[in-house]
Amino acid sequence: MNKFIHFLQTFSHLSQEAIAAVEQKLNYHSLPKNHELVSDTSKCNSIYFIEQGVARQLYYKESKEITDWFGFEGSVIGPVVRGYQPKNGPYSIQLLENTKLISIHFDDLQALFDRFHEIERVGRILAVHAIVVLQKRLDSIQFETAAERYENLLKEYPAITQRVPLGYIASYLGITQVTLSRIRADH
Amino acid sequence: MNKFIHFLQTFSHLSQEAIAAVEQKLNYHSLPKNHELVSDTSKCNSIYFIEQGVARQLYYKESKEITDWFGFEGSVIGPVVRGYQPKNGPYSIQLLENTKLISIHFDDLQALFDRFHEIERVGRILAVHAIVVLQKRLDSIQFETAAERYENLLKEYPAITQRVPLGYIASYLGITQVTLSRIRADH
DNA sequence: CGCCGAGTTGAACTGAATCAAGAAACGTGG
DNA sequence: CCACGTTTCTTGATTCAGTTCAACTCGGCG
Repeated sequence: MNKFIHFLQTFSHLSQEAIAAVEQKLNYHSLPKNHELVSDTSKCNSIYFIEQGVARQLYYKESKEITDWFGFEGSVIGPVVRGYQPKNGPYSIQLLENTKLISIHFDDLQALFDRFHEIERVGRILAVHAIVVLQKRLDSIQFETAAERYENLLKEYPAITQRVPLGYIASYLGITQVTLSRIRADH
Repeated sequence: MNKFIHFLQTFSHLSQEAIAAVEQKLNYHSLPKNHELVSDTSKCNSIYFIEQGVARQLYYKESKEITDWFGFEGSVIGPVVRGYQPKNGPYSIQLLENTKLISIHFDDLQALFDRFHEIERVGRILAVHAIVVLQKRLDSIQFETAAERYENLLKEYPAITQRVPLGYIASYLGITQVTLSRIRADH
């Protein structure tokens, strides 16, 4: 069974007809470590579901690299948010391991929203989930110390340190590499 | 013309039929300054559109009051986000002026989503807009100094200092009242 | 072998919090 | 309409988490 379809179904039930329509529009990719999935906002017009591997979304702020998001297996990555904010510089999505992805083009998604009320519903519920995730991240940046944020990240993704370089994790947590290194030293 | 319906239409077109169905479910309120609109998450099951006035959403974190959001005329306020996070303590919505509101109950909204694909669509687009707003706020907390955040808030709502006490603004910006006072002193 | 990126460690600095005490504004009752 | 108490705002001194700059270590790879 297609894992992406299964992922969508966890948000709201889909009919066989809707599932078949989605499946027709999916694209499958198997790409090597360090592949640059997207190199610029203007060119990115798909969302990606990660079947296997890790991807990292990043952008540049005053010529410094900011890691915005990690995508692990079973989650979605793509310019859902920053795509709407053109003032931000170009960003990209990099693969940190050999990765299997399933993508769907925005135009196809829009057409599916038009055709199927039930798919529009999944889209709405997904957006609300994203709101909750973002709100949690906002709270964590606003109220938790750097050490607490790191602890919580480890709770959620215990293997992250084996899969993602320290500097990327630090940037995701909104701190410098140096600070994260010190946090780890105080085991 | 109902301002709330007009607000919804800015996100996606609605048929006369859908508009009529929404209008049937709206409730109108005219409430005084300092009224406690909602006093606990568990009891709040509506979203509120502000026709006139200012409302403020807040919750308690370690017995300190956190101002989460301001609702000015033309915008929506309600437990859209924190309602999904029961671990947060009770929160409430207070009116900072005499305020005219239009509310709709979650159950009614859900029923409208079921009946009208086009309303579900407005719901999805609204959720995506909320994502963009939250992402901007996250960026501002993560990268801007307290002074920059205050500057930007003033740009967006020049009259806010006349309508909202300093302490609430500070809490919304994620800083203390003391710090905001100092920022203002350095004109 | 020597270089290079990733991570660690030290010293100095800074933005904002905290604690604490005043000053100004506000509202409620006499 | 004034007097008093309470809330709101300002200002000063101190502390702290995290940044910056810089030097150094370690492992891998051409």
